[in-house]
Amino acid sequence: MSAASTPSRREELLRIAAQQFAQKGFRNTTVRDIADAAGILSGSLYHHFDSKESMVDEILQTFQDELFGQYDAILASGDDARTKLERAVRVSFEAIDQHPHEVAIFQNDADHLGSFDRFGYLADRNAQSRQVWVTLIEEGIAAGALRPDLDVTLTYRFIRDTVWVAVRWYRPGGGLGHTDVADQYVRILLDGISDGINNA
Amino acid sequence: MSAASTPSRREELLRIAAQQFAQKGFRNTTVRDIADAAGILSGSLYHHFDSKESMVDEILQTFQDELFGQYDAILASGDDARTKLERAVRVSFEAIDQHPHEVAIFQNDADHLGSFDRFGYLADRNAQSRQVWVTLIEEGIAAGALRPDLDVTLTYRFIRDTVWVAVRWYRPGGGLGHTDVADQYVRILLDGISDGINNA
DNA sequence: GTCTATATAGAGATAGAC
DNA sequence: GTCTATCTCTATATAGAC
Repeated sequence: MSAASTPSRREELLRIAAQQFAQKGFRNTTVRDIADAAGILSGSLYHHFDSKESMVDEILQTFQDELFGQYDAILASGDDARTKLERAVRVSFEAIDQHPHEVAIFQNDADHLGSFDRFGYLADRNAQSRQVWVTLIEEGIAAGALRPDLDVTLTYRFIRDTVWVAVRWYRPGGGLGHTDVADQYVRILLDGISDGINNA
Repeated sequence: MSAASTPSRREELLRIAAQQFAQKGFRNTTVRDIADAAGILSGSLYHHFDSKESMVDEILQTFQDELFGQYDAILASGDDARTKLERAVRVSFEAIDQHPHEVAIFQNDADHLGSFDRFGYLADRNAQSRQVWVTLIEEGIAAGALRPDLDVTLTYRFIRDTVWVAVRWYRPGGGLGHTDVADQYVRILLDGISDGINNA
């Protein structure tokens, strides 16, 4: 949105497109689907955007700029290692809550879109995300907050996947808030589901 | 395969189709893609199958019959609750190792395919899967093996998602075997990544 | 079992009127 | 800013020859 004011027609159309892309996938969403949902005809969309690709491009870039700004702030903060990791998990669940369509598009279509030159930045963001999590995990181990025997790469994948895949079932405004889900996920991630002490 | 013997032409074509579907998604895979990969022309595929849908249908049903047979065997076993849960996780990683294409298709296309009458069994299998995991978790809590304060539904989603989403990065025959991945995932799932005792 | 040829439908995108 | 009309390409699927 243009700084929290009334959304422009362009922003409104992007919002509608994002919903369609998230629901049916990028390739599986037709320009006519988007136009129908917006109450106009398909040709009219081309007054606002060059192509279907331009729409998803703008959707993803806007979202990722915001998300990675938050990760950077966490990395740059003076919090202890465990707090940083928790904050990163919480920020991610908040993103799922506030931008579920964008997260879903990234989860479902990034691989496919990434094969085009225009979307080369998706691979960059992917590498950047890996760097963020790996840094947090390594800081955690160094600080004695995380188990020293952890396989860092595997743990990174575990965290990344468990967090983002929640977009498949989490529904904003449902019974469970994103902070509740984050609480429980952080607890399982850090302490496990086992009862008693099993950290041999 | 027809019992472990030489695969028939039909089975060979299904294998090729599964790979294409897994790589590009069902809708995004053309019958020409499949025919090209098989070294024949698109029209020739229709000698073996009615439609693209019939291909994915046969792929998914064959896979799920096998997988759920294994879950049923675990549920019916006399193992203790924790062992059953571990076995279910391990069987799932083994499925990712041995049938990565089938798992990927189910992960990526089940939602979309499930909206057609013909694929109504996908929703049934989904409900059955939920039943398997929820049963194992509840048995684990009742037996004192799992924390009594767990949110069963959330824990079910957590386990289901973390296990199956690994199909996105796990590569059979790579450096890490499926049993290694399962070992580490079971450890994180049960005991967490935190160092020391935090099970307050 | 595969190929040639083609019917039919749906997709993204464009030009110009309103 | 939207509509009318349409171009072009690509997709699934079919019929009949080899």
